Amino acid sequence: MGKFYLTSAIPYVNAKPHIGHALEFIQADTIVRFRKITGDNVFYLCGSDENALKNVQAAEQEGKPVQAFVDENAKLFEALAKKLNVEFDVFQKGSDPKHHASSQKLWQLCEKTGDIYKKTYKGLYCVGCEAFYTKSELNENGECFEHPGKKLEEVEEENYFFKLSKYQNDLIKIIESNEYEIVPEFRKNEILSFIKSGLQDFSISRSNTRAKNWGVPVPNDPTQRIYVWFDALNIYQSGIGFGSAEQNDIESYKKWWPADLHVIGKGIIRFHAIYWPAILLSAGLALPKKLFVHEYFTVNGQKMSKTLGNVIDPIEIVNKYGADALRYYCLAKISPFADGDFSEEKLKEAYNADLANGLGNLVSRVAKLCETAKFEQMISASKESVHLIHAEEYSQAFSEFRFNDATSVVWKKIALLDKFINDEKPWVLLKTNDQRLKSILAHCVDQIQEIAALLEPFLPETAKKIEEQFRGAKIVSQKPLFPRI
RNA sequence: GCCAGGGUAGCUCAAUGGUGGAGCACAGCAUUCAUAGCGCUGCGGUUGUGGGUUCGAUCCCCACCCCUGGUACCA
Repeated sequence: MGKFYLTSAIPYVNAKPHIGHALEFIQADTIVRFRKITGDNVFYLCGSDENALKNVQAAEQEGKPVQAFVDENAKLFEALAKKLNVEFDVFQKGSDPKHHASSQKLWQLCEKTGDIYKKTYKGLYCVGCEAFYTKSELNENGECFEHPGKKLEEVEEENYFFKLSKYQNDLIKIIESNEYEIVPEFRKNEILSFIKSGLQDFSISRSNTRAKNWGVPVPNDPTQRIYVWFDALNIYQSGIGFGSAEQNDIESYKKWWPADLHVIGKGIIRFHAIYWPAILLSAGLALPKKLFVHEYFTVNGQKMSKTLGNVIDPIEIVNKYGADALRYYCLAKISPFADGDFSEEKLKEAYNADLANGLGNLVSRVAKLCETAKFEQMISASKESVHLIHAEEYSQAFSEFRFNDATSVVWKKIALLDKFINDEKPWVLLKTNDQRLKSILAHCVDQIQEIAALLEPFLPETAKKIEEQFRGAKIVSQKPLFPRI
């Protein structure tokens, strides 16, 4: 069992988190918990992308200083994670001076290789997207699709460019051979065909004026700021000490890098699958091992958008149904490799059917049976560590990010135990004082404990409650875990 | 336009060249330890449309329609 360094995507903090962010946190966290159970030494990093121009604009709109604004919003993301029982080992902020220094170091390494050069760039620039567009990418009014009504600016300036084209063949080799593995397969193929169509160098700096003096300064050029993606990706490194001269940072970086897994949404795959490994190759640093790309949530079959007004606030959902209810929905009720639909109706359905009637009810009935029978269990040590090893199907599903399949293994066990109880009728044996009662209850308790252990990566709060309820020699019934709604 | 994937029961998804499966929802039966629950049974589909190959296609081929993603700096 080795070290396992996992990251989830660093969100823009120009707005509060929505349910898509919750999905990613939950997926990442369930992997973290699973790896821990298998004995890995796990480190989980998240952070906030604070150097984007979008943040400056959003702060201006609210009339707040940029730093105060990003600090405030970053806290909302941390609060969401906490609410979902997702624990980061580090939350690395992009505005942190330590991160700035680290990103400058990365820049200098690429520069030393000769992969950074100056070039005049002219193009149509959308301030909203903070991106250049070609005419073919714009709508009939010459505006970008994200920000209709917003005129694009003709911008010409001298920027620094990164020699991405140089790494085309290396990238193909690395991705095809799975040295850097992209999951799922169709995303890998998509990226490969994109690379094979020919890579162009991309701009990695902005003028100070355009960047509004926000972001990481380019080393030795006070007129330019580093383009946000170049530094944002480096949060994965700066958060574990890259570029610092302090001894504990040096050790930390050595210990954790490279990342074993980046968890991201499909919208930012190119940066992670192409730019990032190219930058690392240029800098002479180790490559991450794997990239897991999840899809998005739709809401009642529609895309989530501010204009539609159907953005779901995960905090509200958790307040109403509990963290484990949302975790369950995100993990069990959608495919990790396709857009999933969210609606409160569907959440309620899953809650009642699987959590209340399934898991919760089973725990209640076994607890009550034990209580009434005055059953006392033999306490044996280190029971739960044995359980996972026998759950081949479960582990296999986990290692392939098929969280829904992994949960269904557990729910099959639940159904099996329900049927077992129906068949054995312990409540009848209770009245006749039958000798078999004890062994039947022992089996039930053992199964409940196993279910709780398997549930830990998905529903940590619930797993803990069950584990505590069934830990002692005597078992008593308690309040329902998931009251029906 | 081009490339990739998909269109199967009300919903979410399996499956196979040979009389279409599961879970949820819904209904009935049985039961009472449990959160009106668990279990059992049932309801439910000319497998996107039109052709073709075949003794036989949902699965193979062709055309068309629809959906999703990609097509360079965008969660």
